Amino acid sequence: MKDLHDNSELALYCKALSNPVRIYIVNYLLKKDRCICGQLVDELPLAQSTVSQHLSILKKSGIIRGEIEGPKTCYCVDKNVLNKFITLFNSNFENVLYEIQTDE
Amino acid sequence: MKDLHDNSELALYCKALSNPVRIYIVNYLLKKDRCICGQLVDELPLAQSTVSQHLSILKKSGIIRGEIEGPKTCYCVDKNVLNKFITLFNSNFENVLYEIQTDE
DNA sequence: GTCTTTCATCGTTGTTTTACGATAAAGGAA
DNA sequence: TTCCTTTATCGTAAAACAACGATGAAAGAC
Repeated sequence: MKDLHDNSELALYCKALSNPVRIYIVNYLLKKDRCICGQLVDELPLAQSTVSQHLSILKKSGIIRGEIEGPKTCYCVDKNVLNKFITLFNSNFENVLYEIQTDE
Repeated sequence: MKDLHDNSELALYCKALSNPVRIYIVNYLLKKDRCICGQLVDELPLAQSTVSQHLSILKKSGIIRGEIEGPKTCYCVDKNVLNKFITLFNSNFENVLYEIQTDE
């Protein structure tokens, strides 16, 4: 049985995605491959500072990366990290997935 | 492209698992099948009221259920709900999983 | 050089989270 | 009935989150 601390990493990734705006941003980046902060500000009903803050939280989790390009910052998903999250998530629940629920 | 609101449900499930204690509780329940609050209090370095609060948050998300049995409350994972979460999660990222990272 | 664009960061506000101890309710045991 | 066990809930405090406007830095345009 894993101890408490072993769940910290998975919990941190889940926390990064615990807000619909951040899931939207990750999906948007997956679709567009890369984009700058301003594009997201146009897409979202939020102030620029708020979007920047969400980007910062995602960046801190490792799920996205940002590269400064002149005055702009170009963001993209770090698929290695995202895959790590997905793998952690699924291996945590590997015995649950597709198990048949019989008591109902 | 999904809009912001479409991510709310996945975000809520992620939030339920955004704390290592709650992941521990879910895993413990998956392993033991069912247990009462007091067992978890013995396992965890937390006050009874704190454990009860985490159980309440998980219950509110639907991932676990609790049945009152006399003075005790017996908790178990609702695998239908957990499967729904897992399915939502994986379908959100279905195009990512196992994609090869080429730029590094 | 000055202006403009782009974005991160600061400071603030209100809300939520996480933890605790204390209390109360509910049911079984004596 | 009177205890004891079990657990939910209340009240509280500290920290974190989510939002905003304002400011400042950095680089390209003029």
